[in-house]
Amino acid sequence: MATIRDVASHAGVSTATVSRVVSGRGHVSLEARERVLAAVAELGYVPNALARGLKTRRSRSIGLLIPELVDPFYLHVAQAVEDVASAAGFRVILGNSNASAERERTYVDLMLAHNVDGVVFGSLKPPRAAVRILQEKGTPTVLIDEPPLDLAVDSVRGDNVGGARALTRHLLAQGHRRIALLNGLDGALSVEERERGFRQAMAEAGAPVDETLISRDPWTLAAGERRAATLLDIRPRVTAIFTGSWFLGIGALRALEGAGCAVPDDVAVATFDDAPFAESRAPFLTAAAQPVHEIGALATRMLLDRITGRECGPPREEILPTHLIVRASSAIVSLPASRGAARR
Amino acid sequence: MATIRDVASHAGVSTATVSRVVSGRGHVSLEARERVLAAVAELGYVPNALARGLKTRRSRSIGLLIPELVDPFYLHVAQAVEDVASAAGFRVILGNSNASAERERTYVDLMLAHNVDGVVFGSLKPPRAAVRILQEKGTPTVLIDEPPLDLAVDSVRGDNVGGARALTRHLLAQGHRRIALLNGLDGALSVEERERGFRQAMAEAGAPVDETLISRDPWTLAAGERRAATLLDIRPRVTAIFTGSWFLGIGALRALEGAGCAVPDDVAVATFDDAPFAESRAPFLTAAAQPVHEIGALATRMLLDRITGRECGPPREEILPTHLIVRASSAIVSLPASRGAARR
DNA sequence: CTGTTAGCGCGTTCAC
DNA sequence: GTGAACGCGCTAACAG
Repeated sequence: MATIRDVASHAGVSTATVSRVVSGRGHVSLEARERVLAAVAELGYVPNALARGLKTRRSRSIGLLIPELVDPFYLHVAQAVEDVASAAGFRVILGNSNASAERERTYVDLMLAHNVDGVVFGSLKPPRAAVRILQEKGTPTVLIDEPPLDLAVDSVRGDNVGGARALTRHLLAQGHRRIALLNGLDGALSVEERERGFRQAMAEAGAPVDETLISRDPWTLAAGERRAATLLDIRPRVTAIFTGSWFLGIGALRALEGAGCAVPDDVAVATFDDAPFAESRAPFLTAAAQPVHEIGALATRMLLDRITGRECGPPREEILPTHLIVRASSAIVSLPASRGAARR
Repeated sequence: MATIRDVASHAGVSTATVSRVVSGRGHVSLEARERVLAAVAELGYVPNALARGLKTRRSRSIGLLIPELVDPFYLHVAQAVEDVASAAGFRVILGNSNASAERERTYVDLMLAHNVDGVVFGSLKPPRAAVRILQEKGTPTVLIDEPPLDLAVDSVRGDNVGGARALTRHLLAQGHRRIALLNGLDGALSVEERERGFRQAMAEAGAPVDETLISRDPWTLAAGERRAATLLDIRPRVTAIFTGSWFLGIGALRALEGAGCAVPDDVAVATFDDAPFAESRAPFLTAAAQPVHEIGALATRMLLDRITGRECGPPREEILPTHLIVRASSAIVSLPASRGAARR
């Protein structure tokens, strides 16, 4: 690993000159610059960002902290953050908090330890403690999907009230009056705001809100499925379900399918959030599913084993089995069979 | 930002003792340890990972370089990498290469600059140049979805040949003989292997392979849609399409829908790779779509403006409009008859 | 325009 | 068991 000193001696100049050439600050004679650049190329010199960060107290990296990467909402947020940050020459350190306040705290410490210049912070609960720490250290922070709290901090979110109202109005326009709201857990602003939008639209239409049809569950597919299943036992039965997140919506669809309810003929469904491939109305795809999680996990374990020296044999080439899942896109017959192939 | 010296003077010991306590190496008297820990807690001391990395030459962070985060395959790989790495106390630096070899190179340099201890490297083309650099620097690397190349390096991938064969056999078992293969671009091992599996299964069944039905396109939804649309003009028409990736599969479904083809009655579809919400057979979800990309991009821009000092006014609270998308889950009108019948 | 020097915050000898 | 001193690789301040 060539250092700035190697380059300097190679080019017959001082380290300061190399630094000036590499960082583009300060004036250097054309000739010296040439020699430095040649030495850089020859030695494959890459400036050590750690040392640079230690000196400049800026790391040109930002932290991205989100509750759940596979949630389509956060996935696309993450993609965009990475795009914009890398275009601006910033690295992104990824943190998946699993919606745990404790992990949020841990990650904030880790990111501070790495001297991140700022943090994009997505959370399902107002992350007061974590944000306060960031503030104390003077690290700029932008909150996603949460209000600025009592602390002064930037925030960005979608129009929850308006979106929920539009969705509810749409359902009302379809003639529905008995509408259930499957929402996320208490404490999240988005949850409150979506409920508010729902109630506003219902009130405007003079439709009664049956409080027993409003529920709060984690933003997960399983929770949506469970809740929707119990919901269907309530009489008179709902004619429409409004779900507060994409996973809840998919879960509800699954429950309806399990209960033999036609959608939208028996029960209509509408959800907050969209996913990139939600558009097709086609029956679902037969697939050869790769063990995606295992692939990532194994790769990382292998890497860590190399890093720690636990593994030092010849290179390994691991090939993991693929799993065939037959669905309606290719099999006219086997409707129930495909359900067995539940994913992890 | 408290440093090790602050803690040391606060606890009345030397920095070396603090270091020993914090890193857990070396023996320290119980009393000194207590005092140090108290000082750490009081000052909110977080060891500076940069300085530590500079000294130890290890950063406890790994790079994750993938072509496309929103691809369900890489998404789940990324999730798993983050899980495993963070459980082992390693940070993950995310890089989205957009399948560009140039960006891969850039990212490798960035990761080297950050002294990553290793790299999990997913690529759509053998990333020879980039891997060679990593090897030269002695940075452990694990390749995802590519073979070890001529360089000695670990690799992990799914069983492409076996999966493709199973998928093709399934289609053959459904009575299909005239099967198209919509595959990815040349040069990727996964593409070659999937084609090989396809050909093997066809040969075993004595089914002829029509070379005009085999195509190579980027792994994108748009490419899949375009290619499937032109494919449908070929006579005799195919009765089944095997797509090499999830996005190609969804694109094909969309083209079939556009052409008024019933799936699977007119044309069956089966794809490599699965996505987490592919399971439902229900009609698709009406949604209030948030501007996910804009949210992430705006948040990052706001953050960078704070970091660079371009913005120093009071906190901003941005709320972006939501977009209602009406689909079949709530609108009885727009269901093509052919489709509704396919469902029970 | 360029070189010398002094730390950034930490881990690590090597004395005590 | 503990502290003083050095250096990781780099940039910034100051000379020259």
